[in-house]
Amino acid sequence: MKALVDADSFYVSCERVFRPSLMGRPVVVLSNNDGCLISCSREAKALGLRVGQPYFEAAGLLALHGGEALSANFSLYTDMSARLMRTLEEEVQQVLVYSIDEAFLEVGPRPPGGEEWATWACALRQRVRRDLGLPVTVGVAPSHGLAKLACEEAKKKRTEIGLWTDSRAVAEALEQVPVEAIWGIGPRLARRLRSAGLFTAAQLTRAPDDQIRRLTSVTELQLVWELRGHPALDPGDVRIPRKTILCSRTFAVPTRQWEELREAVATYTARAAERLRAQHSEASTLRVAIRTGLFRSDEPFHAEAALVRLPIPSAHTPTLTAAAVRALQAIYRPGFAYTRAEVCLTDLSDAGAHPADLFAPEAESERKRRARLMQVVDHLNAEYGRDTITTAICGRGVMRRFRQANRSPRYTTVWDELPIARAS
DNA sequence: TCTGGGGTCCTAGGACCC
DNA sequence: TCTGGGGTCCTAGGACCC
Repeated sequence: MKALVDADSFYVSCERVFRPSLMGRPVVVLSNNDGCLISCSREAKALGLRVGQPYFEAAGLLALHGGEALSANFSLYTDMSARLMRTLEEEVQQVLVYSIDEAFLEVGPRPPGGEEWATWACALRQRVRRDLGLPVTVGVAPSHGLAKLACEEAKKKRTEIGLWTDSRAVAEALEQVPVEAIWGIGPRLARRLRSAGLFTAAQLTRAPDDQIRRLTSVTELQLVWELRGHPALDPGDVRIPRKTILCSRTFAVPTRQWEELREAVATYTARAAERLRAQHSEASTLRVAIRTGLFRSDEPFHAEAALVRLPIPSAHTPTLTAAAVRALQAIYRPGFAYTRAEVCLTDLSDAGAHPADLFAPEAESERKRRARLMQVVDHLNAEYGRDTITTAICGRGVMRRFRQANRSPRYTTVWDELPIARAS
């Protein structure tokens, strides 16, 4: 059996842990630059607000109903997520972290401890609530896809626990699930399936494999097997290194300046390289993309990307930065108001997997020297805070600032911002 | 008149998720 | 005026090879 533990309105719930006065009110968390809604409390959803919606559309309604909009505080959310996952790992042997707010638990055919599934799931919820103050929903089923559906049904019905452990009950439940509600079926695929006469998850499980394959790809066919109760998406138990590492930002203020754009690209390259080294990889290809705003009809539009191949895979920030700046030079056009830049590292391989350059014997010691340098830089930045050491080309951080009108303290990761409890 | 039949690799773009 | 930032996988089509 698989259990999915999914936090309810995760970012909003993290904020509520430290500010209980946010309970019971419409609360939303905003993306960087306070642009879009990225998390909505149940009360906010009841007002019709949706994740992805631009904030300026939602602000009025929210204020009218005594709600609150908070700027994103990712230091807090990633730390709370790590705590949640550690708690789950204490409960079961195998935990697959699927995203910042959900994880699959491998739980065997019977509930641990010889209890009923309901008892076990309830105790798990209570432990997370007690230890972390976070509300979670638990879905249990024979496959990941079904556990996800069970969890979503439970959220919709507010039962907090969804048990799809009995095959007859599962078959019945699937009759009520429209195809677009299935995990992995988006609006496009749903339309295609409906026009072929497939409207519910149950119909999908009864359709022949070759019909599904004709209509969609192998991914969706595997999904249908999952719905039939045969685990097909088995993602394994190891943490798989990423295949691409991307860092992109929308600027707080659009820029036309080469120097500012270069500063942004260098900064994102450094950030991506840091993550590259954290997973012990090197990159062979680097892509830089820039574009102007998507929603301005009074400004000319320009969007372009350039790919650079490195002669030798690297995780050395100065090397990657030089390549990124070269790429930027090829696509930058003066006069456009750029709002966003992106740096993407691909063709990743294990660090040191490539043999040293036979024709340059000094290269090996140089490679080691650079690796040590990066180690020291990463260590200092981890110890004393991000950007303690940067390359000079990253500037003094004009391009690092966000518009954040209402960010909460980083309660769990910065000494100066710890919450203080007073005995009354 | 009549012009093969396999492969591989790479990239862009589509679709999806949180 | 005001619209995140990450990821994954798959497919089609082009370039190239013999």
